[in-house]
Amino acid sequence: MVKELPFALKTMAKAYEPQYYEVCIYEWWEEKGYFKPEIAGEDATPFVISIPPANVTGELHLGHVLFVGLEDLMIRYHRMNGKAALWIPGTDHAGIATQLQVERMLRDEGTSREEVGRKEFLRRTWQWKEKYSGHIQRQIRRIGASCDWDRERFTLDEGLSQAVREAFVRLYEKGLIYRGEYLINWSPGLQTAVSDLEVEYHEEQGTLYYFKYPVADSDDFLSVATTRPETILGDTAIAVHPNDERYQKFVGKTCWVPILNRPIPIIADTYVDMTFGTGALKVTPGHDPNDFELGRRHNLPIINIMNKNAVLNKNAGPYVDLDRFEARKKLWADMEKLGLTIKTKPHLMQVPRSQRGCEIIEPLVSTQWFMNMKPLADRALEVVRNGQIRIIPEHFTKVYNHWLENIRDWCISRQLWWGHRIPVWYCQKCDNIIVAREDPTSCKCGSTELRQDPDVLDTWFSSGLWPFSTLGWPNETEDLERFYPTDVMETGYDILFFWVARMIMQGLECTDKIPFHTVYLHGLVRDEHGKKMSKSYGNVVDPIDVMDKYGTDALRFTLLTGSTPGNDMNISLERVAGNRNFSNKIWNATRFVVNNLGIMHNDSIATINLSTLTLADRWIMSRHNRLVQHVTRLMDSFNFGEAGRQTYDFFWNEYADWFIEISKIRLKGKNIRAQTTVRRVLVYVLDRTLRLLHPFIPFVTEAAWQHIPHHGESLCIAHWPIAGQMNDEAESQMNIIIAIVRAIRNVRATYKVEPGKYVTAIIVAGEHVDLITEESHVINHLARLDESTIQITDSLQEKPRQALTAIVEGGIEIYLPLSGLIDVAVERQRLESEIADLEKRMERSEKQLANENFVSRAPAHIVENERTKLADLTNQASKLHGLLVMLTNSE
RNA sequence: GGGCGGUUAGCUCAGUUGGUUAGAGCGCCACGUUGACAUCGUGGAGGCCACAAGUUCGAGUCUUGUAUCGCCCA
Repeated sequence: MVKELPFALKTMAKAYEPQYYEVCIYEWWEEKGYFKPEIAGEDATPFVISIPPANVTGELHLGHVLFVGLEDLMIRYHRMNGKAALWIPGTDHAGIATQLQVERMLRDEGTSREEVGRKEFLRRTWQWKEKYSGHIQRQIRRIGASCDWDRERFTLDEGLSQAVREAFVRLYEKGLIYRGEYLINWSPGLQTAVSDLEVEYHEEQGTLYYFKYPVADSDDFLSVATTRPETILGDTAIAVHPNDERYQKFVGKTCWVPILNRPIPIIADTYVDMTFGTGALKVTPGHDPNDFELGRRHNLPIINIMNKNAVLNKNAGPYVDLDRFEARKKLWADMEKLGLTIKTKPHLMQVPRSQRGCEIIEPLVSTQWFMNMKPLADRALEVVRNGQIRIIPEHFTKVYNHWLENIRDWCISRQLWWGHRIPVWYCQKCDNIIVAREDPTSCKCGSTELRQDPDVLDTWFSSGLWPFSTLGWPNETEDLERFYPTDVMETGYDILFFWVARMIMQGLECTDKIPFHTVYLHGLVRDEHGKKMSKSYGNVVDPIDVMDKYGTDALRFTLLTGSTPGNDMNISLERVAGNRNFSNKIWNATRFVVNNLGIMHNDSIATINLSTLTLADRWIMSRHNRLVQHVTRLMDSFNFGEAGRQTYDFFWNEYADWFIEISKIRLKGKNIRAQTTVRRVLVYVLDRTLRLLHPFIPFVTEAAWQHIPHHGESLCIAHWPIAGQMNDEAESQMNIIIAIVRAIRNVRATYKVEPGKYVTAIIVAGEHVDLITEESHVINHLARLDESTIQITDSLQEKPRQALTAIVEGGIEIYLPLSGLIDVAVERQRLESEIADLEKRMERSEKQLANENFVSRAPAHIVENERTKLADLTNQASKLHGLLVMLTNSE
């Protein structure tokens, strides 16, 4: 069933009211199937974006509006260009975030995940997901996202889970995934490992503790400094720089670990910074990443002193069962009693904290699954280096390269329950490890006692497969065949490593193809003074409120035109209000056109009789064609903001301010042919400008477009305009008319001539006399001149006395004989300042033309322009001089 | 410590490959309710494009350095 247009076309309200149009238009589009790539036909070239999946139980924020806006813009643009535009929506299970929410719910119920057990916990989480997942999708629809909802995916649904398993097994079989005991980032609060990327380093005020490390078989001791005294209990060496003369004699000797009296060696390594602390470094391979590396080089034992809940274990001797921070205090106090402490001093240090929850991350030795990134990174570097993938803005290429060149293995296991369970089974009989696509039932040893690894994979592991898993991979589906590789990956620069780089690596690994050819990175949306939005600051702007108040289009336009790729943007509500006004301007300009159409109907829109076009018509068509050319180029080069701004300027400052005003002459006149022509031009330019604006502000443009004569059923599947002929002569002639009108308005305003009053004028037009005569009705109308008394002439022997005057480009003289109004002092000042301005410019121009290098080396047309300019300036200046002399004489 | 980005009007920002008098929105001043729009119109004021040096006939734009703010990585 074809659903009819969801609003009436009979009348247009005086102001555009988004709430009457947005929801119903969206539903109509969706029901009509415009968002499906099939609308373009079987042979159409695809244009594909996979959406950065939103957190399934998340809430819409301005960042979503920005990325949805940008992607929708690209999708709509390409759809209008006849491409099979496919935008695949979806959501992410967001392992930690979602699990935390459900755990909080359980806590509120007085229970916990441990208490209810894994199976029940997962049941509850799915329930939670079902309850909230529709929410963010509804909000994304609200933004106008033209994605194909029939193809919506979720990272934990069956197909994507299969993709995850396939990828894991393949990588494992290739030896790129391994299990091992390494130092990882442990989150004691979340009770899981996290990847390097999920740790943030904050500069914080800490303390540097100086203490004595007794040297065995002597009374000597080494002074050592540390920021974390409790880790002394896990020390397995003291390291000094081999060139450090203070310590050379100690290298090879043994020290006693305070309190525990465990012997450890003193070693030499160039890693040690001689200038930091005392120059002697305690080495704790079990609790510090750098020490871990150092320990490996020197084959030092690793002592783990901490349980996974950050409470010290039996290796900590007397401090067993103490929390890490309590242990620090008590150990230090005990050392003080033994005279082993020296001093403490305040120290600014880098504290590792969890990206989520902000607790201090504990480097801990643990058995986890890792992905060997180096081979994958090399390919990912290559496809960017050889231009197969382009990153916009370009400078992020360096950031990308640097990260991949220094990549470290990725800890992919998480001690969570919500996520893709690692497809690894351990035989309880023979220690065999089974990694399989299908759940195994027995081991090769015959045992059926298999236990699956309890952990799940990092959410980003599944996200990395997104561009192809959403299309059906690993199955060879039609969609995968037709729509992969995708075209553009648009996302925030903050997840360049988390996501983009990993998608490229996993894409190349799994499909042997680049997953997309362009990466477009946007910045962060901040508040109007550049502060990051946060709940604690109270400066969070809720996009739903903004859309309720100003309309979706206004918010979209603000975000799309206020940002440049890769740069953060500050959002201001005043700007949104301004763009709400723009929507209203579009609406009202359309209303004007519609209300002045007379009996014109759709059949007559295509034909414009070129011979009946006036200067204004030729001008606006030329300006419009130029706009189409610019905007198309800007869209193709991802300069969306500039494309939007130029269209805004054209619509408001040229079409509405000038062309519509000029059109009123013919619309109100009696000449039917002229009326028909101007109506057609009005509709033609409006139609095509609405098309240019549609990807930016889809709702108001659709609502307006439906009211004007048009072919086709919806603007969202209308064709993107192709630039027609440009007419330089019409543009330069019209510029003269505009300059004259402005000059007269300026004079009128300066002398406070009653705005509604029609005044007389003498225009001395020189070589432009024919043009001015021809267009006098336009000037009269716009500048309010009395057409029965004005004079237009090519020259004038006797200049009128007692007149207000102006000179415009081309040396056209304008006299407004308003004798009663003239204030000689004001007039003289006005003329003098204009002359001064002209002379300044003449001087600059003369200087440049006097420069032989300029004349000989600059391109000919630049030099020619400069000469013409100087001649015109000189002409204007001399005329103004004449006027000034006359003014003086008339006193 | 290494790298990247910003610095342009009172505020928030544009400025595509170097080329007329560097633009916009908001704000400000003056005037205006003429049949599309007061969510508006008309006119106006306001800038040593952070600083310094260089390349060039010509620099907001390219190079180097400095200052300052911010981000990323270690």
